[in-house]
Amino acid sequence: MHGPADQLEGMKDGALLVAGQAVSLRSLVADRLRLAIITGRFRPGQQLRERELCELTGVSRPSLREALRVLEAEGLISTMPHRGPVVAVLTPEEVDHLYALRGVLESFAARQFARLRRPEDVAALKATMKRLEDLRESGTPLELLEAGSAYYRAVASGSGNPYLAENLQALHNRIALIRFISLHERSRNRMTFAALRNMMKAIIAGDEALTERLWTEHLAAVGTRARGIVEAGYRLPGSTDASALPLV
Amino acid sequence: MHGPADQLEGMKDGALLVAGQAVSLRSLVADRLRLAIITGRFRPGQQLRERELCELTGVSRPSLREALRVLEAEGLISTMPHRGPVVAVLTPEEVDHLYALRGVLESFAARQFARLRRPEDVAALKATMKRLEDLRESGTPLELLEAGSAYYRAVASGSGNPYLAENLQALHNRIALIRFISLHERSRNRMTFAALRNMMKAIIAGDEALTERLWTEHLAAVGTRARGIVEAGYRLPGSTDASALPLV
DNA sequence: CCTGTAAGATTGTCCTACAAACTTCAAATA
DNA sequence: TATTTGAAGTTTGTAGGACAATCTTACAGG
Repeated sequence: MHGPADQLEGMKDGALLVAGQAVSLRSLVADRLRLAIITGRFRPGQQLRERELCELTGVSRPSLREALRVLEAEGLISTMPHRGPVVAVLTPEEVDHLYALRGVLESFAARQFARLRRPEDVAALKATMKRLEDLRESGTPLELLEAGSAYYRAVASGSGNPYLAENLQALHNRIALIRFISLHERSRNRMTFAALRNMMKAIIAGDEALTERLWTEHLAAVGTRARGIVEAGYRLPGSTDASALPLV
Repeated sequence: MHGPADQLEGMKDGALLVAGQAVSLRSLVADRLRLAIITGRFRPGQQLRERELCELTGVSRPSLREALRVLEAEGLISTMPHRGPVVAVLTPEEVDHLYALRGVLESFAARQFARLRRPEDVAALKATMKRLEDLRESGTPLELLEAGSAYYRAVASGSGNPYLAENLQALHNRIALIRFISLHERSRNRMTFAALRNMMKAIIAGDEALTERLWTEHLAAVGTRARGIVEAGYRLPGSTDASALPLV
């Protein structure tokens, strides 16, 4: 598939950079820990001991601590002096604020997308929607989470504003676990699917006003759900057991 | 001013916390370096060598590196593997994107402020405006920068959304140097003063639509100016010398 | 003048160490 | 018995040294 000809093909403009960034160990560690938090492997409120994290990740304490500072800056963990890192816990009010912020940023991104409508972005968005449709019946919550994130990433990317996309990515990381829990309620997912499809259509149609309206409605809906999940202590709606969350 | 009686006064509810967070060294270092970047003591594009920073700050390399990771997450420095930290350089396009993002966030904050109008927030905003008026004639650019930042902080705070305020603070840090340079053009400051006053009045009047309009206009103006400054290589408009920026 | 190599410098990572602060648990006291 | 005290152990915050990998610079050679 990727012969020398293809490689030459990719050499049009000055794109000769050799992979650019050989990843540093600390960034790998940050990625791993971030994923563990996002997917609920580390629960909100859980104490994280540096020693254990070193053993889990196989890196030294200095490298680990640098990774922790990154996660701290991203708001995924909070650190009290001499008490170590704790996985961030959101109050219902904080969820409201995060979703209000998400609403502003994401609806703006969608509007910009509807204005620009660059073909490659449109195609990418359609691809994420197709992936969602494919998972509709038999997708696991984790697969749905990832597919949904890809959809929102495509929207953010379509805005053409990298800082906006970056900001939204960080915001989504902070609420990923809530979304993950929410996705276990399969009955409600159908409504969300319809909303995502309509929002995509509005973008592709270039209808900024409709995009704005649909997005605001959608976020109001998922925001309410999110608050409920946090109010219930990050538990699945039906479950009474505090530790019933399937760890990934 | 602060006798034992005052101290007892502060002991009403459970407020006996002893300063809450004894600041860690790394956060102090991060604060110092952040200030150095914001005020142009470290210029955009400048290479920062860890050894030098250790000597400048008087801390060990691990602590310094943890601080660097924070600044990296904030976008104030960028790090290429084995090449060390570099003070972030913005291209004109990046400035456009940052100001677009600022426009969305800040006008939303101002609108929320106009909706809530909590008395203490209104008072705080008025105070920052008064400070600006006082500095109008004889304030140094650095004083004006700080006073202006306080104004914008007051607006962000008045939104009632801490995450929004946090986000805006980080964004302002990334453009602080540009604003600082811009403030050396005293002739244009008068226009900005009038705009800030009108925006404040719109907020206090609770006029969300007017607030939105004024804010968008203001940001379009300062955004254009910001782009020009970056296009000129972070130089003062009149100056031909690349290093003419007064370091703080 | 260009090329290739070697020396020096800087970063990335790890290890060890130790003081400061927190947590736990048992002993002492009311 | 319940509460307080205190001492041990644990964990974090910070420092210093060490070494490999990589980058930069200077120099020798064509």
